[in-house]
Amino acid sequence: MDLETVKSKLHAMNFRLTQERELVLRTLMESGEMFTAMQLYDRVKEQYNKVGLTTVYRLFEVLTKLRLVTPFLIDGEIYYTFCQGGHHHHFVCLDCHRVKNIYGCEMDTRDFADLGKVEYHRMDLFGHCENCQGSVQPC
Amino acid sequence: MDLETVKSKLHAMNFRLTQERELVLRTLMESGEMFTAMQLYDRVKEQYNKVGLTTVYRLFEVLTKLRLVTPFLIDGEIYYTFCQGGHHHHFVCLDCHRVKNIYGCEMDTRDFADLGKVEYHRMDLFGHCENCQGSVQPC
DNA sequence: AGCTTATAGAAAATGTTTTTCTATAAGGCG
DNA sequence: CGCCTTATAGAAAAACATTTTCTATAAGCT
Repeated sequence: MDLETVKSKLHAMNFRLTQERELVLRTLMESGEMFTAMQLYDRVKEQYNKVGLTTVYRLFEVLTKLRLVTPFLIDGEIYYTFCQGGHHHHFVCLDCHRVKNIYGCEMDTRDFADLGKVEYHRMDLFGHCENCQGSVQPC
Repeated sequence: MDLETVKSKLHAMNFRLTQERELVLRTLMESGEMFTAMQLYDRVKEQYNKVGLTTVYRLFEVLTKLRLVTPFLIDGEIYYTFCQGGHHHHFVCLDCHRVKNIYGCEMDTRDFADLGKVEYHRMDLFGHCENCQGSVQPC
């Protein structure tokens, strides 16, 4: 998904794509990584030396509403990764925190109708990506 | 899993099963629900009027180390549910926060070897359980 | 029973997230 | 293009969640 698509989704909900949000969004989308609010703030800061922490928190809030971001809980910390459209699962590298999307979910939630009415599901794999395997220093 | 089994697992790691921990653990295990630290503290308090919040936090910490508890991130809040032994997936009721375990995972992580080395995975279904469907007031 | 040491719990400290407030700029409209 | 309305930025404060500290207690081994 490109920035323009995100922009139109924001506009559709009466949110604005400010210069600050664009910088943060770019950093998030281009990285392929997941970040805590503080980590993304630091990353943007070192690249552009702009944008406040509050702005990052508020962008996560907005993107969560639009389901453009997926949260992960790892070691008690909340990470967010940019969420390409369409249902998919995730492979998360525990070293570099890069996220790969896995498409082609074959699950039929009707198989679980005896448990209740399934609204949604998620599946996440955790491990070490090709780049990080065997390397002393994760990429 | 019963309390005695948990007790022995605690002892094996040189942790003690105090009266306070036993009350909290009982409440957690018997409920089948997931709780935030504060919620479990409140529940134990109203039942027994004992046990401090710090104790609940510390018990979650210990149980997490022993992998006897699984954390969930829902609406920015961290919930914990007691974790029966053995690999399984979850069905979480978004209304009453009861958790049902789903055994019989057929996934072969080798199918994803091209993504990296998979250490573990989890799958969670979210929806409305039989009891909560259609009821005005969730059970 | 006595001894060692993990734990309880209150209080303080820490860290994270949200709110408040004012200036600014996004973007719609004429 | 310039004006107008209103969402947003960001600093500071507040609120909230979690961890640490410290001392008394009790778990559980010998």
